[in-house]
Amino acid sequence: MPQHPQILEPDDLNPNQREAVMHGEGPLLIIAGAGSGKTKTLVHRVARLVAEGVPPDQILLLTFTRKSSQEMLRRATLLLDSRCQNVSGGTFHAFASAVLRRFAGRLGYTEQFSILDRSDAEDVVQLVKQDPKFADVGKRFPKKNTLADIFSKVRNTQSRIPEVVGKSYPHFFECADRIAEMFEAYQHFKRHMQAMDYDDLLLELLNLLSTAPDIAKALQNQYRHVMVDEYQDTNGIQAEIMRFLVNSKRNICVVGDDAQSIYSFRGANFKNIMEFPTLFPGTRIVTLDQNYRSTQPILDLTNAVIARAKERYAKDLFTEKQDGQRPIYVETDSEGSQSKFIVQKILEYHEQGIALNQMAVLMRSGWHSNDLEVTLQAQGIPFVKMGGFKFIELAHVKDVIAFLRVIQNPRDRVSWQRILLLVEGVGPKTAEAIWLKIQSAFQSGLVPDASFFAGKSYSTSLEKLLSCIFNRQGGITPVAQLERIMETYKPIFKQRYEDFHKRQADLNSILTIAERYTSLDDFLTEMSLEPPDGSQVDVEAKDRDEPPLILSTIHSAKGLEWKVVFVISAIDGYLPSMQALDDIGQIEEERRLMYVALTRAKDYLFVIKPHIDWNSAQAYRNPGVRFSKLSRFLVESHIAEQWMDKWVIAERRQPRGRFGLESLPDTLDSGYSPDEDTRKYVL
DNA sequence: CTTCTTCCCATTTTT
DNA sequence: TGGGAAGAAG
Repeated sequence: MPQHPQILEPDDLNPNQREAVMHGEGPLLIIAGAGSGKTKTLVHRVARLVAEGVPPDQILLLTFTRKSSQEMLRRATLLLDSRCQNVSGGTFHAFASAVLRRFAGRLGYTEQFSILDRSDAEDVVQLVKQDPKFADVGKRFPKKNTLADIFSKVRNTQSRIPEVVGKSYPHFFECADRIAEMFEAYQHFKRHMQAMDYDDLLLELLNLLSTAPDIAKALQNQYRHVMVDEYQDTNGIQAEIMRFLVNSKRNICVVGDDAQSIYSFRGANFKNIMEFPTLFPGTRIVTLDQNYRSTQPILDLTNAVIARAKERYAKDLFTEKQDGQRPIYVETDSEGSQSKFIVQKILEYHEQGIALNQMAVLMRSGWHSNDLEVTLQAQGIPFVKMGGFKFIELAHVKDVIAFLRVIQNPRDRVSWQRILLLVEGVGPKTAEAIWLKIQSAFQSGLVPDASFFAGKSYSTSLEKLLSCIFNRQGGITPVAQLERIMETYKPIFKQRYEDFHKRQADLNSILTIAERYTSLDDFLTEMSLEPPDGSQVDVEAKDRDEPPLILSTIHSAKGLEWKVVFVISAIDGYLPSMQALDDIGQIEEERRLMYVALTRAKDYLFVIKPHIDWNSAQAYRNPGVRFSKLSRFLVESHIAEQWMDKWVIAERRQPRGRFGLESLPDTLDSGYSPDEDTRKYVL
């Protein structure tokens, strides 16, 4: 089959990449440094397998986000042909849900089980917490999102409540018993409503594979080659799942970089990657350490940062791009000048012909860009914020989805609750009563009878609502259902949200997205797992004549690269001390996070000592580690002196409004001139 | 019981 | 800032 010489004899790969691509059967571990052509290598490997006659649906490619899997298949298609589009793939969670939908019965679930996203899971926790049984827990008890964190961590790290609470939430240690009871109740509640949260998806898949050898066997036969991207971010459960998927030929290929492991809060452990050869004896290990992304001055800095990591697997990145500007460490005197400095630089690079979407501002957590966003708006610079608020999390979108969810799975208590509370005059108690009626009606196979609520003030609207859900005529495609639901929902929607005009567009987007699906299951699964393209909340979607600037959390920036990168290197300060951070290994993770951020830059890199105005951002008074600690890795460790230039930005005048708003310039010229006011130091 | 009001508290990252 | 808990009013 030599009809694809460029694939079978790739000449634009370096020797290590080629080794990885051409590796035959048996386990393969690729340690791929940042920017080392990891994706290219995987793409070539997929294309080679397909070119050599492996049927695409016998290749399973598990990735971290759906975007990256689509990107890989797209590139493989360009390289070879459209057969590559049929490679099975997606995220672990998407894969898990697909398998579970098929075999849910084996675990005692219906195939229409609901998938709970994070906020649904928190709603369940809230319902559990409000059970009279737990009425006695006082205020000094974790809130729903903390509880959800604990529950998630317990399962992801396969430990017990007291351990997790003691380690991560010591201030709640004395209520560990109640938390444990609540955890049990949470598990039951989900089971009863036929729902799985994100963690259940993985755990139930593992459960299925380990208790149903026939299914495991079938999957092993189905997938002759299994590949996993971003392996450093998998947790123990995912590793175990891998073990069940791999057949006797052990064709498993995993790619990762221990230096970029930044998901320990999700139970990920970069040791997974190093234990891989033990798990699969005879593993071939290939290291990719030539960097094709950044200039040497940037790599010198990133190498120096990661060199301080306590545990790592040595691989210094090198590049042929020797020239370039040294990274710049920027100190500003206020959050306002920080924003103005960034905007100024962005405009300068834009003048030089660099497109906005070739530039990115990366930060530790979403709200760190609040001030910057206001400044960008004022300047009319279009931007999108990645990893920010998701479309699916908008209240009105959740409302509509809730209708579909109860149609799909009538036992979905959380969605029922949401819908019933839409009715004027119905509160939590009435909702519960109605829900019980509906359940018992369902058990006897009847439509809930109206006599129960006849004569109540809310009876008319409730009846409309129920008939919308139960009297389903017309098409059964997601779009057809949605159109019917909209008729009932629209009036409620207009009454409920004052700004319904703005929100209207989102409802239309739901319809547009739904058009791509023929089955309700698929549509809902995708919406809860990873909202498809075009469903991200787009800050400045309209009037865009050019691709927007990117704002992103460091976590969401993984795997991406830009010509110009600004890093706002904050760390949130809610832990008592550096020592405490160190004790739980957090410092190491923060270092890797910094490493991920820095290695996104191709040509120009600015590390900004954060000047985030906590008083304007949020009232926070915990005298713990403050936000500038992360940048101190660079400064105090004498790395900055050696590998960076330092700029100190001072504004001529400092008009400081209460929320910083009045200090915004009308144009960049007003009161701020970097040439005059920027004092440049080289340490 | 629901809805409105007031007070108090906590604040990362994401599938 | 925002959410939740608790109290007050309808």
